[in-house]
Amino acid sequence: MPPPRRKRDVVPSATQVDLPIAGVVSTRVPVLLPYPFDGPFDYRVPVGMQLTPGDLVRVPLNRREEIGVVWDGAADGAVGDNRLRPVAARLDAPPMRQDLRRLIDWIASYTLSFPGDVLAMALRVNALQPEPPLTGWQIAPQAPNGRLTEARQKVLAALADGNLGGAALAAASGVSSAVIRGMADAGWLVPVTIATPPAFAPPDPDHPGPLLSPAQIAAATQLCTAVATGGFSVTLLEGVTGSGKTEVYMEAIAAALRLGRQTLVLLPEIALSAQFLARFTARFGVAPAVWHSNLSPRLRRRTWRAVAAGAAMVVVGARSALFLPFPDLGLVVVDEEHETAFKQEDGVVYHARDMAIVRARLCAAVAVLVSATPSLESLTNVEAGRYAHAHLPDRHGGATMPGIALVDLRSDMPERGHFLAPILVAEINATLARGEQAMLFLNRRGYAPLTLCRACGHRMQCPNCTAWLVEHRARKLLQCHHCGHNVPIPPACPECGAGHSLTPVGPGVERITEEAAATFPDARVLVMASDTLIGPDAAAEAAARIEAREVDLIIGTQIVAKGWHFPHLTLVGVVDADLGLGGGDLRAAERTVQLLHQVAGRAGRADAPGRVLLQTFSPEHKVMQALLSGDFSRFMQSEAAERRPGNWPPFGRLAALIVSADSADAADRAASELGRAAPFGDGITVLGPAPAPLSILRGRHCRRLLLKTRRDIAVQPVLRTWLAAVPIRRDVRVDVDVDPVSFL
DNA sequence: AGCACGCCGACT
DNA sequence: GTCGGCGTGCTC
Repeated sequence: MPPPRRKRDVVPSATQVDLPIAGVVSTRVPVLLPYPFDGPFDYRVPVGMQLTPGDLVRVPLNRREEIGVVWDGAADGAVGDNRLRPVAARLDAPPMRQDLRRLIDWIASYTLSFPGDVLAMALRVNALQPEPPLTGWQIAPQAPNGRLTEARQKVLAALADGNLGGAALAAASGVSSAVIRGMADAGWLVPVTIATPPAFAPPDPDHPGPLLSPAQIAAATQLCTAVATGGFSVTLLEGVTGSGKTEVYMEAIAAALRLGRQTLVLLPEIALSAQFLARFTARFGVAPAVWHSNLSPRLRRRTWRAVAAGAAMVVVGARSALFLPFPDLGLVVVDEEHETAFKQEDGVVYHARDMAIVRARLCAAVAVLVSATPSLESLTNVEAGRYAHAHLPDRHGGATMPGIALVDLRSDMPERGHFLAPILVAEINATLARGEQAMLFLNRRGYAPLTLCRACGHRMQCPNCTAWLVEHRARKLLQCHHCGHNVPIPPACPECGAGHSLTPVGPGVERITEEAAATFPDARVLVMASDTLIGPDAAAEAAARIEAREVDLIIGTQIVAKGWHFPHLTLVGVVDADLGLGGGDLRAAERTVQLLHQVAGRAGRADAPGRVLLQTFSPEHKVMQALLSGDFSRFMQSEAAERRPGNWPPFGRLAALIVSADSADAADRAASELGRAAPFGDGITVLGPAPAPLSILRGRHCRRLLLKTRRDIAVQPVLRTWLAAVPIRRDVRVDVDVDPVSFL
């Protein structure tokens, strides 16, 4: 994380709103609106209205009314009194607190986004108007004429104990909403207003939780002391998979609860929340509040309000939870802190882990970063003394880390047209014979990543992107994984017309599943991929089936790596351990180690020891050697040694300019103009312009420039000067990505 | 982002 | 002759 720099760099000074000067009738206030304007707009405060920064207001904008927030600083006076329009109303909603306002300004400034675009993320909640009453159904006092079908009887039975809302009633009685609507129309049911459900129950810090090992207690004590001491601090909680990190930071949450302060737990994706919820409930007796983008509008509103009122003490959420209106945030936990999913890539481009630390600093809260394989960024911050370090050396409950072995695909070749080496096949057979579970990991969806014509060599390519089309055999189509473009699998080569000449090249999980079905005919196989598990519950359901031993062989992509607890899984086979290493990405090696370590960690968590086989063409590669030895700190030291001399992150700063246009020519022209105006000086380097790895993406031609600076030089002022000096035509877009993690 | 204004093609 | 395409510009 780029350390929070002196806030003078970026945060506008917070001065009082202009006070009415004697003789001046109107007062103006700056109001930030959730739109991409350069800054807040000035409005006139009507006589008798009291406004302070943070107040939510309705203001006229053009010919409509919008909701905005009274902002800090003096009104800028850029617009004359004659053009000033009055604030329409102050909303009856909790005002936005100063720390959140400063976070918004900080993120806007850091990422070179419009503050209004950042504000939009905090206001994208329909919670600003009072909650409309919840309506439900109750049995009509007089039964009407008409048939009482079985479905209708079930509805009446569900309502016998009281009234219920529409969706809850449908769920409780197991009928569709059409039945309920029909009963209402026929006069069986009458609408009623239901009392608002009770607020979020407070978690009990003294609820008896699981017993902790001495190492866990030591780490927990360290975190609790930080929470009890108060003030901003960051601690990296590091421990191998299965070492019980979650239980440790639960104690920090307990400490915050005892102080009456709120906690935010950030997870890289919602799919992980199911098992977090179970463990949280085991520790505190109740579930925490949950926040993600798929919440129903009503729950969203209730949760937002409960957070603002201080009634929801603990919130677990995805990136967007960073913008919730906590009145007293005491602790921020970022679990799986190394995950790149924390980086938001569209709209405002920000890294939720880094911004969580900024928010913690602004709230004088404690931040805890949690990982089995911390990012080099966080490790470097520990080394430099900016972060404290808590370490859990062993797996909890005596379980040992799985034994890892490499399968050299150059010597131990799979059969022709197959992808599993004989050794791996034998190990899977032995595992299944013992009645244990095995897993095959391949981080690639579909059947085959490339379709090639054997007659003419033609490769099936996406018309909108510089990418091959991936075959999805079950759905009988070829699909681009970048833009979603898809076509039915053609019967003949579209180039030369040869029939039956198109051949799949390379494996995806679908193809591995086919091979597994042929190789292990008696195994019950389950595929876990983002396109086979739709919705947040599907993954948890699959995990439950695995835990219940309804499955022998799990085949999956990235999704299987995520913190699942599979007690009967003892063998993991990585089909292509080299997969993430191509492409010249700064962090390719680091990411591959993190991902494969996490996958390996799925094996052997209970009493049975686990075993992991990595299929690779380069067993001597430092990534394979690191996984083999389990010595990550040495691996990370070698990563550091590679990045330090060139001032590569985290030893220097990086920002990408992504130039895109409908025509290659326009993109090239703008990119080379930016290149000619590139900043220079001691500690400043510009690389490029170069075509982006996906030089055509979604039909747009992309070029990249990379600004690299020494760590003591902030990239933002350099970028601002640079961009201001180059006029950009309207048909060209220039996007800024500060601290890029993706190099596409 | 909305939402207008504005200037060129196919329809009652 | 109008309806309407979305290019361009503005919003305190």
